[in-house]
Amino acid sequence: MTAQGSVNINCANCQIRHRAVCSQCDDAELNALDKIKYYKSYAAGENIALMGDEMDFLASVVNGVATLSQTLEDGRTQMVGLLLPSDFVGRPGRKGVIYDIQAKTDILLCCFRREPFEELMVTTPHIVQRLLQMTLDELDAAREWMLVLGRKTAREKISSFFAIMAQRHLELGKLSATDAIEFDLPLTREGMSDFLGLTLETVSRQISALKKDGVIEMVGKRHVCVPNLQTLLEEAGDDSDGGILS
Amino acid sequence: MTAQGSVNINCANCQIRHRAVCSQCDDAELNALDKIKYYKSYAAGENIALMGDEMDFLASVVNGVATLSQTLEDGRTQMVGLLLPSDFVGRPGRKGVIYDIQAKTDILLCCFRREPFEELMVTTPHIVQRLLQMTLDELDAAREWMLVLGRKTAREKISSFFAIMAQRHLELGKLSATDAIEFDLPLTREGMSDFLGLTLETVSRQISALKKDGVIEMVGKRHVCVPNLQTLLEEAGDDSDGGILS
DNA sequence: AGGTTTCTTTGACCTAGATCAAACAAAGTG
DNA sequence: CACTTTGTTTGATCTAGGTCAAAGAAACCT
Repeated sequence: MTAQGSVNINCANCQIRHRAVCSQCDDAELNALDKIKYYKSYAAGENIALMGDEMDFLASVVNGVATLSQTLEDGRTQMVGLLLPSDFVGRPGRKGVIYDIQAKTDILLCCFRREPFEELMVTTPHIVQRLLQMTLDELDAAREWMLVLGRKTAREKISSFFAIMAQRHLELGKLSATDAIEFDLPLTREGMSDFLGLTLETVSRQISALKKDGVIEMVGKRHVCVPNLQTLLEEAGDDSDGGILS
Repeated sequence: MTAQGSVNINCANCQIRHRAVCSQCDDAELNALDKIKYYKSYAAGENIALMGDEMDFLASVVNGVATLSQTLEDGRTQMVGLLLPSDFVGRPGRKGVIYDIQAKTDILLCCFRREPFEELMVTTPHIVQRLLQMTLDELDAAREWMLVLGRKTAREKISSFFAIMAQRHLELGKLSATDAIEFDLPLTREGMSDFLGLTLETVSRQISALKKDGVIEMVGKRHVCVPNLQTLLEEAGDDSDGGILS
């Protein structure tokens, strides 16, 4: 199941070099990281770790998508994190995993052995500083998400999710904010329902409704086209002329 | 309105000395912090900062309770942070405030002037390291909260909130996990509804129901007594014999 | 190509919690 | 002390989204 054996990437031309934990590191520091790193890949659907496991590495997502989720005894589950390229996996200072971590697409991780990484954190301020920034960003994202979960309607939730995806694509590249934006959904309907605190049926119905109203277009079940981001943002309730375009 | 003028507290006998940002600092570092700090207090109900403001200090909550919240154009609001003693206020590296920060009780902040504090962060690893730990803890708490918002029933939400309050009281002291636990609610019914993504009427009804079922007892409207924490945890759905007692 | 399995859509119905409304309780004010 | 103001409780009703059910539609076998 576990794909791949011997990947190796040179930090210099790594896609996430300038966004990941290592982004503030100089050559020497990068070298130190290089000594303790290895690559590991997982197939779509595979569990990277389950709640209660001990994880002996920390990692950066190089490419692909993974999720963090929590489950209640009776099976209700809530996704609490969406890990995209450059995001950090695992918590320094705590081996025990408290979420289920699952690959949603084939995914490649740049793993750091825990012990030496935690030692580097003490001696290399650039790493801790970057990690702090990233954690603060994640905290902001989690809080945005709390607003979605606690107060938005089903339609607004779906729109918010699409808006996040669309904006992530803007950041990573090319297009200007006025172009149509296209992307593939990294999650199934059920995955989106876990993300948004809905049922998969409601997700499906709301997508149909947004499609009917021309807010989005779908090519197949996974490919989304957003003809007008502003319209989508209004549907999401965020907007009030473009606050969170960062 | 703004209460208090000249508080001064010696770090040595500060109540939050061993939990706040400064908890890992040695005497010299504490001294450096002391030079850039001042105390500021706010009355219950007063806004510490509003979304869009610039905040020229960062702070620790010394005592009292404040909240972070977000509001949609049409007035729906969601609380996204509950700031209790020792919690950190403000984001290093970003002046602009993106939440409303409001004192819910009279509150005392130990404020650090932003510029010199951010300089200290570069030169004093103990501060960044502690801040990272605290931020990671907050992120975990936010994720726990996301599960509550996304997947729990009204009764479970209220129970979860009471459980958080009860456990916070256990940590801060005295009692063993088998004793009855008593505490005052720092929030009104409306505050709790903003916290939990409910209406205040539903909050009131569920509190009445938990009272009727003997899960909690109320003295007046604000004072809660939890005769059996285990029972409460079961109502909250968390439980599965005491996972999150940290 | 036929047969699974997995994902998605749509329909019919139901319920938890929202909304609307009114009465009550406590605290502060002049 | 009557009189606001602010918070709380409880009731009656409504509805967004959940639940249950069934039929498509892809992808994956062998």
